[in-house]
Amino acid sequence: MAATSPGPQPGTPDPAPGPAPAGLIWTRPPAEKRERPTREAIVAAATGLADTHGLDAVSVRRVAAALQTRPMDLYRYFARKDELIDLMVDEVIAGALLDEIPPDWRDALSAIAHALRAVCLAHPWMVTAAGQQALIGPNVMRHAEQSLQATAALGIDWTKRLAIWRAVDTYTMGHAQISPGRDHSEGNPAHDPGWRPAAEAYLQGLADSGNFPNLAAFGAAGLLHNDYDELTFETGLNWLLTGIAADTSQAGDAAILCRPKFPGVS
Amino acid sequence: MAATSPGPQPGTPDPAPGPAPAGLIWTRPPAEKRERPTREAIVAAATGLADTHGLDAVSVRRVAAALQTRPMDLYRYFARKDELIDLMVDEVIAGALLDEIPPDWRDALSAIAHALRAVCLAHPWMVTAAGQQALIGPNVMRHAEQSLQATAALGIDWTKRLAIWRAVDTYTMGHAQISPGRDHSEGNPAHDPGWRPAAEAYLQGLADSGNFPNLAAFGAAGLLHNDYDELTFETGLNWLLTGIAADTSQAGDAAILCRPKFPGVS
DNA sequence: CTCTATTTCGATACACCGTATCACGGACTG
DNA sequence: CAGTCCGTGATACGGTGTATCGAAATAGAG
Repeated sequence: MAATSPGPQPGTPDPAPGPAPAGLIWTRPPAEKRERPTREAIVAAATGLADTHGLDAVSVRRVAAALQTRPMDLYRYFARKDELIDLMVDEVIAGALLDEIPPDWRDALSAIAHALRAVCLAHPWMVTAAGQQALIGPNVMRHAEQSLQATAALGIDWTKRLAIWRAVDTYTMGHAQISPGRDHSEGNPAHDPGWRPAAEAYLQGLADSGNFPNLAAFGAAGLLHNDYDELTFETGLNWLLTGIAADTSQAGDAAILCRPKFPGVS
Repeated sequence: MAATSPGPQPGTPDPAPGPAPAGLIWTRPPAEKRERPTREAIVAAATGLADTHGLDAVSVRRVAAALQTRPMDLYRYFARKDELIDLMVDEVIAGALLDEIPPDWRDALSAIAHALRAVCLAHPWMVTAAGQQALIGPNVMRHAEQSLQATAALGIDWTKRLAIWRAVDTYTMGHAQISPGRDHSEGNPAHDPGWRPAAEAYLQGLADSGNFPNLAAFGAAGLLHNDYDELTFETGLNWLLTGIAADTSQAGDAAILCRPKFPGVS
């Protein structure tokens, strides 16, 4: 994905400012001491690049160009590019933090999940980037803290509270990332616009083959419409929360719904 | 991630066989018509590379070298590298197909989820790769078909059956990918072995700061132990299935557990 | 203040990436 | 048999992350 991927100024070879700053020496301010970019500015520039042109467009050279600096200057703020990505993820996940946590655990988890989903949809590169390194940045941990806080009053053991946090988070992020109808062009300029019709025809062909009766009955091509995305997310989240409720409420009224089949589940 | 990332033979510059096949002409078989690699062989070689050295190690040049071919030869089988990745994902997901689907829907979904999880753990690059393009390969569709088949006898509407498939799939893949304790070194040779202690100390520092009471109470550093992974996966999956059960069984006995709050959920 | 030691800085270099391009050679067609 | 097409092999191009290295600047010691 290195070469063909976007690239703001495709023609210029290595757009580093270089030793010729343009303009006569006389008209230029004397020292012009280049002020260093802040870490926030770097992360913001990289995030903007990723949002508009996709994660592949985030290259050290391009971020530097966006900040009018030279590539190697950025390495004062991180040792490897991966660390930049880590900073981006942590920064962006701050947008999923709640100002205050609803008292009811179910309201709280739902609000957290929706906030996280909004971030994932606004920054489609986020989940991909998050899967590449361990998610332990401060904002990520604040987010985890809020998820744990949501179940603090429930009087259940740590394993369950941990599992609740993990379940809501991973379901939400997984759902945002893995979606048949999702637009994968995301800033990729070379994305074939005729892809969708071709994919629909292909799926229709599968359906017509007779080997996919359920898919065919539903209408295979319909998978590509992302109208279902919001609906299935809400539905699935509600199932998850309902299952949690059944497990955390006093046994008895919900006993028939609990069918432990695997070790470690009460 | 281009340069420093692994690379089997780091020293050799562009290891393409080149026009000098080694050995005297007299001792070489005359034409030596190079037989073309099959598509399966290419996908297998690329998958092997990804499994052992990470997804970044899958480069056209390296796959070609593994097959004793030249890079451009591979473009007879795909137009862009992305398509190779698509083939890899579809191939690998075939390993999550069930030989036969258990009659009970819950058993079936559980078996599907576990099979999918096994694949995700065996090929850690899979979820990342899957999130990059639309998942509509034939084996992916077979997998979807099985998930839909699992709920065929339930007598529920299409929206719910679709949502069930999506929920189980996305939860499973999300959980496999997003995991604090997961080893992210995955073939990355330059991975700092001292990372884990450093991360533990860092998390301990956060806990000691007093801003993370829940994390601190649990023992923040414990997050990095992946002992919880298997347990939280099972627990969460069971919650999800329990929630589905509550929604698909006749209302009445489970009514108190259902608290519809969002549109589209019965 | 001067001289040295050490850090900082600017720039280039290196190995590798995906893939466009293009000359050539052989096969097929009129 | 001439001409045209097309598969093929090799190179070229613009890009990537980051190591390296000479020069400049800064700090510290006498």
